[in-house]
Amino acid sequence: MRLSTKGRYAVTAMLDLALNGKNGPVTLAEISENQGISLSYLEQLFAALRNKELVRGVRGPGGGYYLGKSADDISIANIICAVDEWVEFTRCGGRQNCSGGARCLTHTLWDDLSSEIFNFLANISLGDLVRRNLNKKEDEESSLSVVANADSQAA
Amino acid sequence: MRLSTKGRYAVTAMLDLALNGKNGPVTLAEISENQGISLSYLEQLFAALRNKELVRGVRGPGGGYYLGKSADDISIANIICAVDEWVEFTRCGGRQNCSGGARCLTHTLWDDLSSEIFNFLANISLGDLVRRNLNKKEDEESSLSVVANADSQAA
DNA sequence: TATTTACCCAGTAAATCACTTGGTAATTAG
DNA sequence: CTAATTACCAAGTGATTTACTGGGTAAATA
Repeated sequence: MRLSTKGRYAVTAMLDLALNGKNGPVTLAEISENQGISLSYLEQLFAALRNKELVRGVRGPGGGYYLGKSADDISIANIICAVDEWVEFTRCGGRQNCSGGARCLTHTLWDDLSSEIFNFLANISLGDLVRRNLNKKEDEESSLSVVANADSQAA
Repeated sequence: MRLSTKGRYAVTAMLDLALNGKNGPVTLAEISENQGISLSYLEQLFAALRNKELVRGVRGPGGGYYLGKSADDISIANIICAVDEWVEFTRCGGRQNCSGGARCLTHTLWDDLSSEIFNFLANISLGDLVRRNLNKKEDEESSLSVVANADSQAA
């Protein structure tokens, strides 16, 4: 698993798309404006996302991008793997020169940990994040006029 | 959170240290040999780990590295943060130009997800991984002479 | 004293990041 | 039909990171 800033850009952009794409497609120009990501870099990211059919583009005026499938069917792991190209870390592949002996022990341990992290991210969907955001909004609305705690998030 | 190959090298090396350091220090040369990581690169990584007091070096013949504290007190997040330098992703910091409006929504969403991933890795210790490995060894010993399933992990 | 280790620093080819520039193709509005 | 708007595509680029080589010095042991 690889989780770099590139993957973060992709996740952030997809979140933007999920939140703003309820009624009609969202242009890359909008996402670029919203998230402060350069248009061409977004194009690169969305080319990868399109290849994995996580988004669907519509050309012409009024065009833009839709999610390729339901937000509940797109996991964070899906997004990151689309743009970040899963790299196999251990060169031994499990059964090469270092298999059997104590040599490869940490390799398999890392592989276990790695797939655990992957499963963790695979179990969080875009839909989850959107719903989480809606809940937060409800919380804020039900406890309005409480603006003083803007500083209490530094911890 | 940033999870690159560099962090993986560090985690793998620390795992090696935790497994082989039961009786006496482990030299970087051994870890280099075991894990196929160049000696000088290990030195760089261990300089960072030493700064965070995750390892303790002993010079001279018979020297090497000890864990800086109990394996149970070293989390995977500790290790990765030591070598990979936590980078704040959202430039807005939560209350800059894009605060309030819908603009920063995905930023805070990402921050939530990010800290969730961090907590996940913070709750896995080196000790956990070592014990996981011991359990696996016991399993293998209790079900010996079953070697045929070496291919069944391709999926 | 010689060896072994950690420790330190400068440099480097290759890759990656995030971006710019300059297009072409499809679709819609006028 | 024309012009505008969007996705789509490709080449290049400075800055940074990666993983490494090579050159040391400092401390500890045999």
